[in-house]
Amino acid sequence: MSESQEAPPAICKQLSAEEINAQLIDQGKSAGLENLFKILANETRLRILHALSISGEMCVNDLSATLDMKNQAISNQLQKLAGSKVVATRRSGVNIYYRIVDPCVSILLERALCMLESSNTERSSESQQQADK
Amino acid sequence: MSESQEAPPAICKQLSAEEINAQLIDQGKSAGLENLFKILANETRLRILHALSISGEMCVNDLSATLDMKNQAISNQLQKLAGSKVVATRRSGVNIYYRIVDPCVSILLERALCMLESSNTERSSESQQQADK
DNA sequence: GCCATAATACACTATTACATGGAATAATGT
DNA sequence: ACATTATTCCATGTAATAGTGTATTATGGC
Repeated sequence: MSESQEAPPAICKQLSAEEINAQLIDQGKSAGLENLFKILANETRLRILHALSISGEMCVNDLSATLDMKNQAISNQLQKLAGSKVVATRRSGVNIYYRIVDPCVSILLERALCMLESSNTERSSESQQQADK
Repeated sequence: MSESQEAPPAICKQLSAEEINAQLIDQGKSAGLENLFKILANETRLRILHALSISGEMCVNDLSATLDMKNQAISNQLQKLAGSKVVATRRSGVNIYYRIVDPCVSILLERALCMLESSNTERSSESQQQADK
């Protein structure tokens, strides 16, 4: 490791292992985060959530027609979403209407979409701006 | 389960299928979102990103020691993160230092963590507050 | 050039996830 | 009660994923 004159990035903080370890995300939180993102990491569920956020509530049949998929496929994902308390249900006769429970989900989706757009508009100038902190 | 007097949720918007279809997320965006969330939906990658956001930059060896995992496992996930342009590299001698490129990633992580915390503090009073929009 | 270390590439395995088809359950109308 | 429709349950095949072990590449010290 010689040292050399490569310009070190301005972002380098050089913390000790102990300092880093002390701040490390704990198992519970990282597992929770993984679970949350897993729920969102599926095109079918994303489209379901997006449709629900637009229409307010929809039943399985509506969704399968709208997204052009089988009823079972939609139901599968709705079960998963309901299991994670992302959506809730209301029964009306033979129909079961699903709706988004936590508005934060919609917000997170919008923010992620926004991030995607900006990364497309990606300027290659690598100005190393601090995030914030 | 007699039909009837269940109070319908106030969130019902009742849009027609055409109206919904017109606003539906397009394939490209939903696929992009899925990809972004897939990247985040892994405990190892989350811990890597968190460690990087704390320390600024780390090499594979640092990370494998900090997270107590094999070098290959860390490298695997770093390749995936680099492939998605989430992290970038800098070589210094034999070491290759990784850093987070887009500060929005850290922000998204924080926001998701915040959401998790609030859903733990979950008040069961189901006040249906509109997200926004 | 030779060796040690850091990082990666490759092949392999175990696990998970998703859509599908068919059957079962629930609610409604006749 | 029976048929019909909406939804869910279950078993299956397929694909993707993550970690491991081994081999390979790259850099620097000797």
